[in-house]
Amino acid sequence: MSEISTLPALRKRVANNLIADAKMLVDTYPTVPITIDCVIFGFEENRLKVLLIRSDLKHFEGKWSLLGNIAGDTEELDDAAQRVLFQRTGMTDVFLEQVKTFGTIGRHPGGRVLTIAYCSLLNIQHHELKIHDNELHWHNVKGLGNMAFDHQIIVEECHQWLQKRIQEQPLAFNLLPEKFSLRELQNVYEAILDVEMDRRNFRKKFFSMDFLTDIDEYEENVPHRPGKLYKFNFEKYEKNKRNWFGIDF
Amino acid sequence: MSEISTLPALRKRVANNLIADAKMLVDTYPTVPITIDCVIFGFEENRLKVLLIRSDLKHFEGKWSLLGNIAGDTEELDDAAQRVLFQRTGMTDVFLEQVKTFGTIGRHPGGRVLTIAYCSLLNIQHHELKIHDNELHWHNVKGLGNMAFDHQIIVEECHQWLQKRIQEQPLAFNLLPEKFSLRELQNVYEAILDVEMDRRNFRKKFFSMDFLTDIDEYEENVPHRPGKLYKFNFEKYEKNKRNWFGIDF
DNA sequence: ATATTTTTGTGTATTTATTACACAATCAAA
DNA sequence: TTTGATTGTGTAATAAATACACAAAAATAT
Repeated sequence: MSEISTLPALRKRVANNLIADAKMLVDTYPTVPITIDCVIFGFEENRLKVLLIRSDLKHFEGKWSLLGNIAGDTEELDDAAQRVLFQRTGMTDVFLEQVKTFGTIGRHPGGRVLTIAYCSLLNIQHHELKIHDNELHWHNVKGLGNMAFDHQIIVEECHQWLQKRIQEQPLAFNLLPEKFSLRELQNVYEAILDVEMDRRNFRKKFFSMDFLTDIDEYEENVPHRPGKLYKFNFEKYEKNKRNWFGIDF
Repeated sequence: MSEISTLPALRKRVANNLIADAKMLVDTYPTVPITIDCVIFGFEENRLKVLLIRSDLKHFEGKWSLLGNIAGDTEELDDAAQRVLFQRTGMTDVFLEQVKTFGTIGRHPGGRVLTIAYCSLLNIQHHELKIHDNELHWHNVKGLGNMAFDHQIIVEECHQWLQKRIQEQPLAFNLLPEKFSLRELQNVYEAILDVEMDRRNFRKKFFSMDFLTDIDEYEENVPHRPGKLYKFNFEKYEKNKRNWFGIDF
């Protein structure tokens, strides 16, 4: 507390009471190790999935862990996230968004470590895993439990973040193949939001939004009447997207 | 990159290929100074305001800065935010929320420094500033420009965060006195969202939400017909709040 | 006192969005 | 050819959003 505001360098000021040497000031700052954890969501078999590896640490032996690694001290955070994801999976060109920083004392058995959670959604079919170290693979988000570190909390918060995001932005399409049926789209929403929806109203809603392109193809190899396939028309979405606005709570 | 994945401690594993000594591992991690920046929004004279101080650094002489300070390396992040706010303003019991971590290389003239932005909204009348160091005072959010560090970007992102939040949660009431008129409430929304709204529809909306208590008092000292005053009924809100749900983009 | 100014408070008609709900058509598999 | 599973479609009822105008209350100026 008061120690923090009375560090020597903070008192060493020039005549007009300003600190002249910013480097010297920063040298007096305590420092903390920073890691990145990637929370990569996917969708398969009508379930929301997340990519996990086995923890490297004896302390968490057998427990599952997010795709994490240290952030370089001369590396942009967003770049670090891309690198960590690449190191763990071999994937490139994945859109990652920062969600939150977790820093609870005691979250890491090796001492104080902050971790910055980055989140992404991707199509499991479109991104083959090129690395399989640490038993990297997809897990159902439902029913995870007892993960390494505070990773269970991180996954939960990222899932909540995703639930909000998917209602405000057309992210669901990232989880689907290029061509998808409306049932598949609905399954994404139902899986992520953990609700059931009326099929007719769901269709009405999306058709009225008017950015699905009917490509006049049908599902194949389904044991029932095949559904029509659609593509997400990004241009049409961009053109017509409305600045959402509505007080609602 | 590869240096990061080949640090000695990462290779020093026990027989089953797990890392036994977590502390030793973490000791090999690069570390970074962490600061907290508090973005405190208020509302006065129908304008959205933010609390700023003059930067301490010669490098930013004359520029305005957020309420920031270092985060202790053995301190919870949320506690650090409370402490920084207290050190800068004397305020306690303020609800702060983490918004985002900013870490661009070069954002601090003293070297790599990460900062975690925390945000709060408060009623300017209810929190007298007990400290006035560094010319602490309220500034209009509109028309800030050319602040110290990357603080202009941080304020902008927090403002966007606020614009979303205020439409989903009853945060506007934090900015108002306990008793307020509907016009004041509308002013909060108009100022934060930077839009104009129809008075009749705005009232209808809030009355239908049904958590404003009519306290049968009226504005005083206004040069026109005084408006009725209301209180926000927190209990009623909690009881009736609906889990907002609606795909909309 | 009276008129003027400013702002409050209210209602209705129109449009748009949400919800609830049922049945015929298609394909695969038996 | 029958069965099972799933697709595709429409309408009526309700709820929410929008657009819009005028009288009443208080303060101020004359």
